[in-house]
This record gives sequence, structure tokens and C-alpha cells, in this order.
Amino acid sequence: MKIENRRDEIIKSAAILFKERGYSAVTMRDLAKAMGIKAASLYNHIQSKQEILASIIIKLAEKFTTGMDTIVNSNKNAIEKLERIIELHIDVTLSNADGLASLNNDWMHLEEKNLQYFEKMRVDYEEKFRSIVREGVAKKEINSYNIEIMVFSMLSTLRTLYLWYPKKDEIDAEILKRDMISVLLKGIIPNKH
Amino acid sequence: MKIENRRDEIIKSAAILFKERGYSAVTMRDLAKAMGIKAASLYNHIQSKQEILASIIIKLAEKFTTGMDTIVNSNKNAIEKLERIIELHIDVTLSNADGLASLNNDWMHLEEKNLQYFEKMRVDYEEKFRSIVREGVAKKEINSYNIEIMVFSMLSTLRTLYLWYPKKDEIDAEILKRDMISVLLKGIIPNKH
DNA sequence: GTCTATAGTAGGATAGAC
DNA sequence: GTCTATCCTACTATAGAC
Repeated sequence: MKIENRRDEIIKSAAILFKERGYSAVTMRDLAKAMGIKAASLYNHIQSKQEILASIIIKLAEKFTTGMDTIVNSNKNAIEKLERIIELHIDVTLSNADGLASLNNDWMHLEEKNLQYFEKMRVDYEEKFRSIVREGVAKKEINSYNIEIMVFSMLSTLRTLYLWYPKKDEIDAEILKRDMISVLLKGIIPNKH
Repeated sequence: MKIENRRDEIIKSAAILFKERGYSAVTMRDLAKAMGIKAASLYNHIQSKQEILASIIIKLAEKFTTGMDTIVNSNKNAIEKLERIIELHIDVTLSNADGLASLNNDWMHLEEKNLQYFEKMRVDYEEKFRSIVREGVAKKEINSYNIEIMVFSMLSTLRTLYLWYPKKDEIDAEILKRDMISVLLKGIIPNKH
């Protein structure tokens, strides 16, 4: 039970509202109402609406970047690396599902500097993902289907986990990891022996 | 080369802008500028901004509903039905990738009546998808992993096709269908014989 | 069918009292 | 740290001329 300051509470409330309606459709008056205060009072804790968005998105993007770097630098084969990536996405989703909505849908409303920083992290992340898949194909650990189709098929599912997982909370996190790894890597059709 | 009326051009332009920035962040002035006219002139062709959104989303949702009904009523096994669903999503994405952004991200900005109509179509669609997977598991055509994980893994990928496919247009539509079916159903790891 | 002008509302953000 | 009051800008939409 960590003691939060007011700024963190505002950002947490904002993430929930941004998830429901998107950054542009949420007003500072909406956010203030959710906090039980007036809009003007928000500005004692934050500089601008934009700062809230950046705070949500950049923190999450950096988590993914750090996680991916650890995986890339590990001594594992391509399949094991993909398994770690799946776990990374599940862990981040469990810790901050609301914020992931902004990262996925509202990153384009970031201003100049943060937008560039975010876009670079996103491109780098995808490229590292792509390299792992390419390496797996080269070593025959992975089928040689079109690389982009494999990468974006997996990435699309992982990126939108935040949309449905919180609603299906009867699913245990360990079962989620285990079945998600099976479904994404081995498919849903039984293996013929 | 079909002759379009002004209303259709407006809706097409709007879909592109909504895809780039989202419904709430696009103003009628932005849309007018993209059309090379003034904002007031738009209202000779459409009733409201809301009408544009509804026109984009409802048409697409009905396409999916009709397509799914045809598949459900066909005499095919579960795997074949899933293959037809994958093709349905690819076909709709190829015909209107821009509009799918609104369907995915801006449906919550629909007003009352259309919102209810849309939400019913979406829930029904997911339930039919789920039933097909459940039937496949019962008949041992599909592995018995958690149903929700299988359904949303496939659906997430299919729903976000619009985000990356237009950028990778070196991929032929037939290769996309073939490889997507393989990746989603059989996975990326080679079958052991 | 497009324009200018404008009504009416709502947005982000600040000033200054308590 | 929160309030009321308010600034300034921008939004959707309409009226009426051409």
C-alpha cells in the first residue's frame, strides 16, 4: 500500500478516462469531476493536459524498451525470446492496462519532442521483434512465412491485450501466459504425430 | 471509375482524418480544408459531424454481420469457418482500411441509437466467433486452450490489420490470406513429424 | 454549392481570494 | 490545495447573400 501523491492520482484517473473516451474527448473539467475537485485545482499538480498524456505514454514505452533490450541481450534462442516478449506484454498489461489504451490510441497527440522520442522507441521495438523472428526463420526454429505477417500477427494480439484481459479476470495470469504462448507460437490446430 | 457524389467524398476524406487523429480531434474546419472548401459548405451535404461517423461505422459493422451470418450458416467444419472469417476481415480491410480505424477506436462516440445498434452487432459477432471455436474444440478440431484466449488472439490480429497492411502493400492479397490462415491457425513453429 | 458572418457553447489555462 | 471568476480561443452549426 504505497502512499500516492495527488499528481499520481490525477494521472491514474486520467488514464481511465482516456481509455474510455480517448485523450481528445476528455476535458479537464471531466477529469476534475472524477477527482472530486474543480478544473482549476488540477493545475496545482500538473502543468498541462499534454503533460498528463506524456507521463502516461512515455513511462510505458520505456518499460517496453527496457524489457525488450534485456530479452535481446539474453542467451536464448528465438522461440525462448518470443516467449519472454509475450510474458513482458502480459506483465505490463497486468500492471497498467488503462495506460496502454493511451499508448496504443493517443500517442499521435503527443507534442513534438515526446512524439519523436516515442516514435523512435516504437520503431526500434518493432525492428528488434522483427530481427528475432528473422533469426528464428534462418535457424529453422520458425516457419518461413512472410515475416511481417508473423510479426504483426503476434504484436497486434499483445498490444490489444489491455482491451479484453481486464474483463476476463477469471483467467489466471499463469494460464494466460501458458496458453497465449501456445496459441501464438504453436497455433490452435492440433499437431499431427 | 465510379462517379461519387459530394457526400461520399466527404465521408471518405473524414475517414482518413479520423484514422490519423481520431474523431474528437478532427474539426469540421480540418475536414473542409481537406476538401478544399469552407466548413459551412459541408452542411449542404451532411447533417452533422455525428452523421459522418455513424455512416462510416454502421456500414462496416453491417458488412461484418452479414459476412459472419453467411459463414455461420454454411455447411463447413470449424476450421473452414475460421478460414472464411480470416478472409472476410482481409477483404473488408482491403476495401476500406480507413473506416476500420473509426470502427475500432471511435465507436464510443456514436450517439444513443447507433451506439446501441453497433454494440449489439459487436457482441453478436464475438459470440458467433466464440461458438465456432467452442464447436471446434468439442469436435477435437481445435486444441482445448482457454476459449477466450483463442478468440481474442485471432480477433485482435484481424481487427488491427488495417493498421499495418496498407503500409506493407508489397504483400499480395492472396499470400496475405494464405499466410495469415497458417499463422493464426497452425502457429509459427514447425510441425514435428 | 459555396461563401461570409456569426450565434451559442465549451475548451485549456490563469489570477487571485481563502 | 481548492475555490470562483474569467480570459481567450476554438468548436459545431445556422442564416442568408451570391
